[in-house]
Amino acid sequence: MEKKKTSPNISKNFMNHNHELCVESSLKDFKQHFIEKELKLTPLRLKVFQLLLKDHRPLGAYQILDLLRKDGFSSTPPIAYRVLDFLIEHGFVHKIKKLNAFVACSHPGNSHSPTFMICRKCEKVAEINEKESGLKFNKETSSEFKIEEAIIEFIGICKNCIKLEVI
Amino acid sequence: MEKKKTSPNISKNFMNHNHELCVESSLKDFKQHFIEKELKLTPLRLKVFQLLLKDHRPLGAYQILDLLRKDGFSSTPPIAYRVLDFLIEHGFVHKIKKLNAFVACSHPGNSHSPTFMICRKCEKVAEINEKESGLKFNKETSSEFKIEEAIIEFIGICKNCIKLEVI
DNA sequence: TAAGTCAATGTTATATTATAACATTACTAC
DNA sequence: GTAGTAATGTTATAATATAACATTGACTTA
Repeated sequence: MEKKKTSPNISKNFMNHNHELCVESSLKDFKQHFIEKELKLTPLRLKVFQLLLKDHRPLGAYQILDLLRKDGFSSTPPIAYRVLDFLIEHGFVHKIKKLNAFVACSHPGNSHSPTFMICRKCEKVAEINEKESGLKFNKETSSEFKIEEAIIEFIGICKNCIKLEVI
Repeated sequence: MEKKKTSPNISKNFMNHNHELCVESSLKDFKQHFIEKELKLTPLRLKVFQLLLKDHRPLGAYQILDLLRKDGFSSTPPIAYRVLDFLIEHGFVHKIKKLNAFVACSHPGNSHSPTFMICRKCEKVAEINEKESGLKFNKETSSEFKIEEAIIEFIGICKNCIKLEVI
């Protein structure tokens, strides 16, 4: 079977895909980064990341706490927020401001300023990196303000949900 | 005196400027839009907008409530949130997600998807519109996802604060 | 191996941001 | 003047997040 290198698969998260493979690959990456960066991969950190890999839908901190509780973990707010802070700090997770919720990062390891597309219908989220988004701002802006961090979130409707609406 | 039409004055909010004139002009615009759209300009709505015009710094809802209290207005949370919702709905105010805070709109009346620049040093905020920002995302992205709303916030350091740092 | 250290997790309490639900007021239209 | 309605007032509580301190457990090192 030939491996196709098509244009960046921006909307994979919204469409049917082999999600088992998707999770497996993300998890492998995740673990590899812990090794490379000499971070401590604890059961709690792994668990939270796995929860966030479930289905490309962001989870709120208190949703995560509920899920942790079900799995026998301690589940007071600081537990979730601390692990999330850690995972965010090391680029494994992002916070979606629009939703006050958290998603697993799709491009871990790369320092990047992610752009999100958030489907208001299926509530899934896709992350695209700077190259994929094609986002550019003009020189003038740059000379006026030194940008250190960017929050870019597009809310709308995904390819799959558009398709379903038309039917 | 000649009126110069220079390139968009993106960073005015960050620099010294005639702020009295700035406020006066915003306020005039504000009132004009109420007339044109046949909205009811109540003391509370006017007051909240004036508070937000103070100095290009966003205010949190509870800060606004404190200020309202000092001015003899009622000041329980729904008071602020309702007025803010109204002002946002009609394009007079925006919420800065990064700060959970609110700013007066610089381009009222135009339906637009604003981009914000937030200085982490002086905490002032400037709003730039789509044209000024030069933000573009590529065709492919557009075909994959129908964007209805965008949240774009740049955090960094403004021209004025850079200048002060260097000294 | 006992004592010290430190990162991670556990716990209690509370801060911050936001909304639901219902009551009152005050203006408009008839 | 009263019915209808938009705006404001009030009480209570939901949802999100952090501060501060306690405990655990793995690792070090003497």
